[in-house]
Amino acid sequence: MQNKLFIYNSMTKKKELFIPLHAPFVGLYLCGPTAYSNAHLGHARPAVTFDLLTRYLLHLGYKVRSVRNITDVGHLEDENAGEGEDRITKKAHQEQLEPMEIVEKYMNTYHKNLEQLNTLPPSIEPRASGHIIEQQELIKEILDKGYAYIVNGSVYFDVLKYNEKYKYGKLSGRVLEDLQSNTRVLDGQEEKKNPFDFALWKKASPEHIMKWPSPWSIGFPGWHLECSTMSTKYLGDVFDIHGGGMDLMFPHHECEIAQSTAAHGKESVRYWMHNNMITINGQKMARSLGNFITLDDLFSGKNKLLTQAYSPMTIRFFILQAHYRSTVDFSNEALQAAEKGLQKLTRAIETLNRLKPSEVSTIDVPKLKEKCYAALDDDLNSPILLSHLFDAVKFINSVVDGSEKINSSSLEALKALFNTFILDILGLKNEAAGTNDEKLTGDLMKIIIQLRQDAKNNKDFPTSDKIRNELNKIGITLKDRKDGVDWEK
RNA sequence: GGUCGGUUAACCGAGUGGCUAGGUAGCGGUCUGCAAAACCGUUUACGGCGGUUCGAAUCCGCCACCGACCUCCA
Repeated sequence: MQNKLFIYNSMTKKKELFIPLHAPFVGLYLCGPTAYSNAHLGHARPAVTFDLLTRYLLHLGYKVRSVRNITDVGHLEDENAGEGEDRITKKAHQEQLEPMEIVEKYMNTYHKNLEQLNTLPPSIEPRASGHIIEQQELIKEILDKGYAYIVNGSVYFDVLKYNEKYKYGKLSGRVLEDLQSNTRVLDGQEEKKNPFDFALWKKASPEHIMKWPSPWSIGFPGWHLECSTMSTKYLGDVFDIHGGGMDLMFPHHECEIAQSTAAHGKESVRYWMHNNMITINGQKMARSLGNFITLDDLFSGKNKLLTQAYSPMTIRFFILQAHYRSTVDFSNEALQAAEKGLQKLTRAIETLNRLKPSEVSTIDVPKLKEKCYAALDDDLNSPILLSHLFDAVKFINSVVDGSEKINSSSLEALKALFNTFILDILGLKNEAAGTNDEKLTGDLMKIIIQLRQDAKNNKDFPTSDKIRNELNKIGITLKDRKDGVDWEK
């Protein structure tokens, strides 16, 4: 398998040639959501980013096993040990539901939204609550190796001890001494040897709902443990790619590294990939900041921040228009521009399928193809890929206008290229296509268009205009092209 | 305060030591009975100040502003 895919490794801060450990297999682990409220635009970013990665790897011929967790154990609201009510439990109280009902409810909408965004489902989607035993096994291993200690039924990771042999903070560029002086002092930390130590197992207070028996206490696993456990369980002690949002680098991924390294004596992840944030008014969109727009709202337009609804593919295109390591700022203007741009692209696909070949060709499809691959190989540069595709759009439209020509072999090659890059890899599907009524509508439209043509031929413009205007009223636009009349809803 | 990143035209957003990114919007034109679409042409750029260089928006330094992380977060 010849591959020139370079990906930016957050660990080394360099673009590196991607070489899987056991080609043609690729192991990919992604940090999924905590299921306690509706998915928002921010969640769409990693979903689309790593869907692009998965699709491209599949296209290159790799067999990808992707694992994305669902956090359903509930993390503490804060470190205030006494009254720690986790987010899922809190929501469960608010909505008067069982914690697992909350998880189920929001997991379902998450899945629905991601399907709308045309992302491929992960190969395995493990839940933290289903891996309590494995998490406890990992804690035991870490305890055996001497990198954790037990206090009052809770188990904490000994960061200082770990740092003696391995380096803590590698990924996020943090130095332990700085952490020592800068870690915020919180209540309920007196159990820990050091404030930067983190919990592997937490003893539950009596009112805590989500808890499990363990050798140390009735309690629940620590925040970072599930990813260490489930990634290595399904992908092996060492696996290829770990992805997630940049905001997870510290402490989540840092702690994951510490846990896995402490237990296995080596690092588990070969390539770390982090997507940047979606901002709104220049600030990160986050549940905790309350400045988020849910995906359901975006798709329906029902949100005071929105001037209109945006289709899932518009959102997908919007995300793909920026490189995944840049922040992307939300605005209605930007989304409207994305909508128009996507429309231009989809129209060109339809035009392409209608194109009549000539003897000569003024396009170099192999060269275009090469450029498209080069863009993706350069750390998944989707905006550059799109710019190349838009060059092709311009060419396609010019063929219709007669200023460019394409022969049949180039035409087939171009169709294949569009199919590969737009549908298969970028995952931009035609949202209008596919319903059963489509054909009937198409046939009816042909008749109507012919009637209008007859009127025009008779110079009966009032009638032809009437047809066009009435169609306009029900949302159908007619477009008189050189090669015939086209219409769209 | 510490660590890291950003500042590109009306908006979004790439890239780069010398070569028009792209999308959206605007303007002018072609086509059309008219319109829409399409096509062609075109207007606003690289935060500020220095330095390196034949040449810098791109490399270096300083400054300003913005953001992320340091607490759960995609």
